Amino acid sequence: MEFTKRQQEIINTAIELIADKGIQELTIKNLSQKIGIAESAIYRHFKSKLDILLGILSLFRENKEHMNRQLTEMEATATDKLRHMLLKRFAYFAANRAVAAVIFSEELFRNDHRLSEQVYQIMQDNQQVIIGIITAGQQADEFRDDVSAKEMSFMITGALRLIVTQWRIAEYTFDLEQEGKRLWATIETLVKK
Amino acid sequence: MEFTKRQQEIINTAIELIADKGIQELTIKNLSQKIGIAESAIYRHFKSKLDILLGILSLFRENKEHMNRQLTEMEATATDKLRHMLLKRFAYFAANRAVAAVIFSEELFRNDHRLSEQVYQIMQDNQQVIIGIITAGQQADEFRDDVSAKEMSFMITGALRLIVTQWRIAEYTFDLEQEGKRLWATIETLVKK
DNA sequence: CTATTGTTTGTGAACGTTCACTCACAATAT
DNA sequence: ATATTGTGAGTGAACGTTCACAAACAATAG
Repeated sequence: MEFTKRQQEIINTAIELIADKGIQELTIKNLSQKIGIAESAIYRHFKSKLDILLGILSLFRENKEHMNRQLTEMEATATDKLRHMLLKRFAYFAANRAVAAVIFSEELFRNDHRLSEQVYQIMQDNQQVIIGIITAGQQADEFRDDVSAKEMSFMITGALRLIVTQWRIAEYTFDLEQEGKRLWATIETLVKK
Repeated sequence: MEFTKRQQEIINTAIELIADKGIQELTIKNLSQKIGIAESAIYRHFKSKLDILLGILSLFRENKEHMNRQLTEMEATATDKLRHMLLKRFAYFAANRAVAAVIFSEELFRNDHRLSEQVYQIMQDNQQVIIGIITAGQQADEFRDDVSAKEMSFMITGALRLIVTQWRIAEYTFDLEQEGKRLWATIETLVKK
């Protein structure tokens, strides 16, 4: 296990704090209070606040790699893979609001080069997976091939991010998964041959 | 004039500071040093730091309303309007990196209800304009009408935002306007009848 | 033209508060 | 008995903001 129980608790609490009120709410004081230990106890588990942020990103990364592995191992048409990926991610964010509030906030991780580098890598990895699916779909004659796979991936990922962001700003007042289905319907119509 | 010379200088310097190193670089001390006046002098022009942030948003809003007014008054096909809007915005961000770094960072404005309300309004206004153009294009038989205008607007705006964000994270190492043209080519191919 | 008054814009020192982090020490678990 | 985990008090630095005060300039009065 990469993180101890306590470390996981700290990371999850940190995500919740950020999700609730933004990055400036993530202080060692708030963190320790929410967990119910003293401030100094935090430093038994992480040597600095930066390491907690790195922990958050490492959790995101693990999660995303798991999703992607599942996806690439899947035996399915490109259309099914793309739909599966999209709807799965909407479902995940719907069930994990705190993560949804943090994961697209690049601003949170600009303090440090290590942080922004991680964010960039996660984004790039993700784009590659989607481009791969679209290209495969084009070669299998499922998707139209008169459009750039890269630009399509910008549109799909961009729409996903924008919808989740608006959902958060609107304080979760619409059904995210349903909106995800609507988005998929449009994508499918646009992209299929 | 809504803002005095000095106020505009403060707002622009604030945008530059945020663009450079993120929100935590925007302190009254850094701001005053960069301008070359004492910290306390800032308070001759804004009664609080929050008002400076509100000033930034008000500048964004003004700018966007100007663009939108220009667009709605334009005599052109929906296709031309959509292309014009998209390329214009890419050009604007290419020429105003500091603004590009700030404008999509909703996280910056989560401190205060007035701030996040403003951000939400700007996003909504923008979406309405794009939905309007697409709907008009569908009615004019320029665009395919078997897709939702709203979902299309998510994809277009989402792609724009994602590309600009990646451009910033990649430290401006690719040609943003060229990428904008590539995006437009894909959008046009997908959406035209 | 000069003296008086007011306004704007600036300054440096200080304010109370919060921040991340440290340390000597105590409790707990193995 | 030793290692792990927790504590409370304390650190210096940074934060936004306020304050008394001064220089510069304009407006007005004699």
